[in-house]
Amino acid sequence: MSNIDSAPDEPTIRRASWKQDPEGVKANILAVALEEFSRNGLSGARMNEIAAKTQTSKRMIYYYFGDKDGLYLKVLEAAYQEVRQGEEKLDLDHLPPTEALERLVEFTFDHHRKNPDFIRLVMIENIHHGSYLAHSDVIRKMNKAAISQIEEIYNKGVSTGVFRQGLDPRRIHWMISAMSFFNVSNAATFSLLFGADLQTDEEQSALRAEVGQIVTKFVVLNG
Amino acid sequence: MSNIDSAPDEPTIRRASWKQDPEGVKANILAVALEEFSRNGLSGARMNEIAAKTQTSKRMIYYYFGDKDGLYLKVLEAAYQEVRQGEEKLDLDHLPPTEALERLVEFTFDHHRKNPDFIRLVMIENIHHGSYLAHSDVIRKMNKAAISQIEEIYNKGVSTGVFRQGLDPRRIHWMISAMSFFNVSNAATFSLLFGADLQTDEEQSALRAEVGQIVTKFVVLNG
DNA sequence: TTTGTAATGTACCAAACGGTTAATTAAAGG
DNA sequence: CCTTTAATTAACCGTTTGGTACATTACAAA
Repeated sequence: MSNIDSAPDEPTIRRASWKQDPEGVKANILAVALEEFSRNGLSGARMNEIAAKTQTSKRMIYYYFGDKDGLYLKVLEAAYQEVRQGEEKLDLDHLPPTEALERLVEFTFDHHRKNPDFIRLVMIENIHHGSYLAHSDVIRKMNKAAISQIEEIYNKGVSTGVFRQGLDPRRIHWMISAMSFFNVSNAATFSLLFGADLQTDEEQSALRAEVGQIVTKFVVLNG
Repeated sequence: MSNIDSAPDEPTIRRASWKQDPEGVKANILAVALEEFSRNGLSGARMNEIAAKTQTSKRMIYYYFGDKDGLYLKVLEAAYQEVRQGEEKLDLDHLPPTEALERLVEFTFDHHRKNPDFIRLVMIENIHHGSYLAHSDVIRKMNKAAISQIEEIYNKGVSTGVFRQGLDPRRIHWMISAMSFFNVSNAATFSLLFGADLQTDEEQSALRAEVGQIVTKFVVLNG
């Protein structure tokens, strides 16, 4: 009854054959979804569009991720995981505290710049009051370790006598994050309002150095 | 034909009478729309929902603002206008540069906290790559003056010999904005990951003072 | 080979959504 | 008082959108 638009002499459309590859399909969906959510926001992203850009079908998205929210949550988790993994590569234990701090700042600054999709996801998540992050034990556990990095550097610096006492490592992390994050998250509006030249490579290098100075001057004694 | 659900003895529904109040209606729509866009994002906000929370009807929104994008743009412009007006109240000319700078930082920090809806709009705008802000001459003109404020303070400080030479006022503005903005924009995720106590009044006061210190130490000679 | 189950493709749907049509009323100008 | 226009109401519409039903295929275990 519903087969009115196909030629009658073509009895059944030949189905394309396929291989089973659950992990590949899932990874492919996540990669596409990350880009779409990052570009358009949670409500702005379209399941049809995501499916179209995938090598599989919409049915598969719902098969593996349940619904749109489920997909978004998994995208968020995967993004956090990848970014935090990138951070772990940094080894600063062998450096003197002042240098370690400066390196950490510069790395963080660059790392944020290199992961705009992640930054945008975090922005989106904040617009939603972090309600998805709140339901993800995975992510919360990952970040507990993020503070320890700067904590070690700071404690070392204090005991060596080169850092000021009485600072909260979380606040130092906050400072570094604030400037590194803002630099990416608000690039569009800030450039529009105060000049696009702030995004050139030279200006960004200068900015990075300046952020290093700011943090150093704040933490180091007689900085 | 379609009048099957209403009682037959009630011939015509009595139209509610109304007064004409174009400005009031427009203002009412803008206020509701600001909240809805701010809470749900551009795609996330629903025209029906906005209309429902208004004292008028959906038709009026389209009558005055054309379409959803038009409404969003006007909301954005109105929000910028109100926030920038609040900033103009600040008069720092009579203060010595160091004190003026510290006051500016503290004001900016507080001002951002007091306008979370505006902050969220700017976040949303950045997710859309500032494409609406780019089309608004009104907003761009408003912000040209924002830099002059810190420029005056800085120049005064340099000529008095208390500030370092060779700094870019835009970058100082950038620093202050970054920390003040991040403090509000990323409050949700940052609190979730590193402790909700950062949002208490005491911690926020301490943070504000610390931001003041950071900026001061950076700008002031021998800071 | 058979059979059960996980994985995939196709076609489809009900609801939500942005937007519109058309009639009606308030108020200002002559 | 009459006419005109701006403001407002109520009902409606076509499309988009998230989500499904159902048939089909790959693959592994028995």
